[in-house]
Amino acid sequence: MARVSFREQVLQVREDAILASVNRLLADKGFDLMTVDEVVADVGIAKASLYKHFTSKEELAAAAMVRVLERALAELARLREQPGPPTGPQARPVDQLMAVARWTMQVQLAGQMPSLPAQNSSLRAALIAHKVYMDRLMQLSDELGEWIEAAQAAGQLRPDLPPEVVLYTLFARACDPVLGLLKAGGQYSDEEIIEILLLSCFGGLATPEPAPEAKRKVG
Amino acid sequence: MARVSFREQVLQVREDAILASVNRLLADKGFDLMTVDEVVADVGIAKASLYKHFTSKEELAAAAMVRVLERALAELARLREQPGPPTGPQARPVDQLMAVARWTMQVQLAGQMPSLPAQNSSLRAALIAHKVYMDRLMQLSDELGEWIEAAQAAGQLRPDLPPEVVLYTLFARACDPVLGLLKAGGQYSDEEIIEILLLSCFGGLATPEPAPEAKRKVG
DNA sequence: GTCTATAGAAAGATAGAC
DNA sequence: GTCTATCTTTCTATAGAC
Repeated sequence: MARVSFREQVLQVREDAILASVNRLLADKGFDLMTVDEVVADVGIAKASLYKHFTSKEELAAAAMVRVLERALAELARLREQPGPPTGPQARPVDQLMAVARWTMQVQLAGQMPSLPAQNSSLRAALIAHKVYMDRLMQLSDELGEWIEAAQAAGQLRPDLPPEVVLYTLFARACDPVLGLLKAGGQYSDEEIIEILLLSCFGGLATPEPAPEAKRKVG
Repeated sequence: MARVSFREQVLQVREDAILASVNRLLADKGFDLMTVDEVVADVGIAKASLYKHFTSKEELAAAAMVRVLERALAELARLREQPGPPTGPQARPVDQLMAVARWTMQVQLAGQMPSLPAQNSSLRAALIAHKVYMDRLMQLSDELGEWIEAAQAAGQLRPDLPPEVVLYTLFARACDPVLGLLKAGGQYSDEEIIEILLLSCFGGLATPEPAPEAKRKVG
């Protein structure tokens, strides 16, 4: 059993190396432009060997996405245990959501956020049929959904935005092209980019409206 | 001269038909997944004929993008001439920006916003080298930039957001995947989707902070 | 300029030896 | 399981007749 476990461990390490390359290539070029030949050249193995581990290019991308989703779930767990900054006011639910957005942007700026085509493609069908991927995606959505509802119940998110919209927006900001444009501009540090985009995402582009009581609340 | 003009007109019509198909296919599948065979099948011409009009697939996409950019420029001109709604308060610069965002979202929901890969691709280099495309893009950026600066000077946009960021964000919202997700959900009408996303984009996800003097900054 | 037919290249996937 | 070598398909682009 020890020998088998060792062998499995070696395989696991190799698969991790493969997925690391896939992850980086997906972040750099996207699924359609990433070729299996590039992957195997990057890992340093033969193409046939890769196909012993993953049965198709779609499966490869799905595995990379699962890895990212699991990292995101781990980050959520981390944020739950360490809720607030040591100094400053107590962490609110909306701060947790901002921390998640901050993390996704950091991952993207580090070139480690695989970007899948939002459009119709062979990949979409493969992902929807991929049980593990869908499971992790649902779990992440559920956990974020709870935070969103908590934040909304606490009056920290706009009550007129459906929770759905907040969730989708958080996912979308994880692969927002604005990050890449600002980074290409070279005018801001990664930290500045993240703080600017957090402000524009949660605070909005426009100047906040006058105080709520001047707005004559409808509810 | 009349005959030549007529012939040219026929060609123009055909090229317009081609670009309309390209536009729709780009919106539906994106550049990488769109094939020239699909385009010619959709238009009803032979592939070789298409290559008499456009020298490459990249040129085809660039022409479609130019068409969209020119429509956007026309929309800006229209908004300039007809600045405000007949009823209600006077139109402000930020209202113009919101009207532009609304227009781009309408185009996207109508399936007429070609989406190009933000990533590295053969298309990027072709577009950067495409003089007409770059010209229209610069013109649109300049015109929007003026509105952004006017809105910021009037205190209607967050002063701590660089104008650059506002511009990029407007471009990015034109191909925001959130629109497609909400439309796929089927729970909201196109108009509702647009108003919700305008609110989240300009107003932000979070509840507006209390008036600045009541904020008692922590720092 | 439009067509049919095809060249040429790239990429996903596999056969078979070791 | 890993390799080399190859198959098969798909797609961009073009040749050549009309």
